[in-house]
Amino acid sequence: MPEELRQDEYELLARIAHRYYVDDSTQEAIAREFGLSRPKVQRLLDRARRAGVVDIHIQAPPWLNLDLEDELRRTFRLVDVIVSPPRPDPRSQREAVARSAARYLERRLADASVVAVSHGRDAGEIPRFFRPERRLDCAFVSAMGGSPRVDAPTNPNEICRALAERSGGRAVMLYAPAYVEHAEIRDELLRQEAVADTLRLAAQADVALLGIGGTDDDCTMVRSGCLSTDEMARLRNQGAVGDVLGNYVDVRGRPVAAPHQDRLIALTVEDLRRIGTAVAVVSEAEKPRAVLGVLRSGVIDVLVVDEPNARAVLALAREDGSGDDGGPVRMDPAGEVIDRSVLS
Amino acid sequence: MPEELRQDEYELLARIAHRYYVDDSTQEAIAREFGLSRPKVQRLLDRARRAGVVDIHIQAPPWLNLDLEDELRRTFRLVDVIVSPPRPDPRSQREAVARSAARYLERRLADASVVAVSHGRDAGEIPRFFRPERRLDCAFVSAMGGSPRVDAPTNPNEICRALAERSGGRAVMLYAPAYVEHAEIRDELLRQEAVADTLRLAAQADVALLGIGGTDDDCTMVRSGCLSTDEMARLRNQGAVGDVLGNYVDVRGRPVAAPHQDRLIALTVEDLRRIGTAVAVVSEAEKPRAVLGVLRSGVIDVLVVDEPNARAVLALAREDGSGDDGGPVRMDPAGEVIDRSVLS
DNA sequence: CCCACTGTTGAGCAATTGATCGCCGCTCCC
DNA sequence: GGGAGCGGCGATCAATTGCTCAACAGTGGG
Repeated sequence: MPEELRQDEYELLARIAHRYYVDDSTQEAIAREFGLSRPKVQRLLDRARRAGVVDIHIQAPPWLNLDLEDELRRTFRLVDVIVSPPRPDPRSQREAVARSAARYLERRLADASVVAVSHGRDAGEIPRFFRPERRLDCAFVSAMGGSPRVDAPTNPNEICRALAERSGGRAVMLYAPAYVEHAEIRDELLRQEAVADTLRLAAQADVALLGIGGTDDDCTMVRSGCLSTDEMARLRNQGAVGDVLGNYVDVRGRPVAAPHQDRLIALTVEDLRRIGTAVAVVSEAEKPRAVLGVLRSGVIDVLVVDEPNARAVLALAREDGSGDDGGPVRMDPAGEVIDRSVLS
Repeated sequence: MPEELRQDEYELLARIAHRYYVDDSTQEAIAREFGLSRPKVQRLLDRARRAGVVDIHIQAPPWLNLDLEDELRRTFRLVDVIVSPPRPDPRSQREAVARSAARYLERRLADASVVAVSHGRDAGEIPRFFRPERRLDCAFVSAMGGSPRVDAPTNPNEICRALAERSGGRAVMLYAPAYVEHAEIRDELLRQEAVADTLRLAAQADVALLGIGGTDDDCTMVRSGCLSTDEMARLRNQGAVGDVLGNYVDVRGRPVAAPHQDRLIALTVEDLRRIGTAVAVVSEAEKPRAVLGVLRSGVIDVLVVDEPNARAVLALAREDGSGDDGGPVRMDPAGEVIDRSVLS
């Protein structure tokens, strides 16, 4: 309780709060009854809430982590966070997260939505659980090229196809590899109309469905052959902790220049920032630092994550300075540059 | 809980309620976020409250009886009820009630208020505790004549004087006895300008401060000599249980014709009904039936009462039929005749 | 197969609420 | 004593909320 109350104050607050919250009187009526002005009643009600005289408790299902979600949302200035309950093994954990993400998409998508889709094992699980109540006239667009060296259902094109199939929407494929040998080849590819059209559409998406990659030698970027283990080690030395669509960041959220950047065929960070709702889906247990870095980079709007990771990320964030204050300047959700020094 | 919820419904309600009550999102924002229309969010929030997902608890001081007040207010359709905590002995009980009533008056009275004041031991205690924060330019007007046979501080004139003294207001006395020998004398008195003026002003009061009398042989009406013990016994036989300003009612709230009615110098029930806020102050332990009858008669708007009486009145009311359904027709607080059959 | 009926939906509007602002009275320091 | 600063006050207005209503979908009965 932020302030102490005298006995008669306490009594008045309780009386007014009771009238308002239990009896559903209007502030106006209470004001008349108690001989106060309406704004004064408002202030008293405010005070009653702040002083804990009014105690609003949400009887939440025990498997929900609303407070954890709240803390993440506030710490990283996210629009939405969904924390799914813990599971004993990684496989069912991934499924639980994917189910939550699917539910979120079902709620979030409307006709004419355009969804940019990245690769990743977590994202790859989502279609299995995606079951909109009605047909959705959406477009699912690959935001990245494919790789034959990882499981097919992990490739953006496949994820798009599956999501489109289940919702009655349309899949827009990116017929290009995730990476090529030389920058020249990439530039050539980007000039191809089929490739350019798809990436242009992806860049205009309302929603982006993203995985967060780690920096271990088993991560998707390495397994897909995009980066060698040597290159990955070098990235780690440079401080990289994780990536979104191949864009690596350090633990403070600052971009880390990567050797493969100009060989990659995917949306850029700038493209992502312009997308209204960037949804990151994460379930793997070794990733809290990756998640922390990416969240701090400010590209993510919505996070779907398992409970252990959620707790780990917050613990890390508390350890080394609050939430997202990585750089001196970042983008706010609306996309303007804001000076951190003026923020709360 | 009036209805059962499926698991996912429960989850949605909890999520939305949390967003609304804990995060202070607007319904609009929640609707956008969850892909619902705003009215739908409103209905879901409603449901969350009704289903007990949202639990608003007022941390009331333990000495307040807000729920008891509520029940009285609802049962007897009162505008306001103040229940003061129980005391071991009648004397301090009366003081506690008087203190509550004084607090109420302090809140309720404004400059230019006109207060009609009745007699009674309970009302007589009020001035001692009446201490408005600032000078009040009110008029306190006797609503009844006086009697030398009861303690001076129990007479309306004295109560008025004391209240006026303590608030800086003005006392308007009724220079007449509470009762006379014959109706003719009363009528003659009522024609006297001094008497008529005072009663006319009292009839125009905003607030009436009333005691509730019982029907035992020790009640104020008998002690003041207005009624003989024989007459009182006859009244009891007729079913009378209590009075306000000498107007007796039975336990169902119906008026009981009394022998002294036309010898009495006081406001009539009709006058009382026209007064916006009729406040009854009761503390004596033997009076629950009197209070019940008077409340059911519908003249009272505000009740100030001790906790034991409050409980006793409610218990009695529950025993012999609900609250105030005494007669087929009664006045509502606004003063119009309303058909009880159309009420809730 | 059609139609009445019931329950649900969101548009639109009126009431309620939250927030800003200038004002007033108080205190405290000069 | 006088003035600056502060906190609380209520008028006022914009935002939010509650509510009504017409339209609609689903359902069961004719």
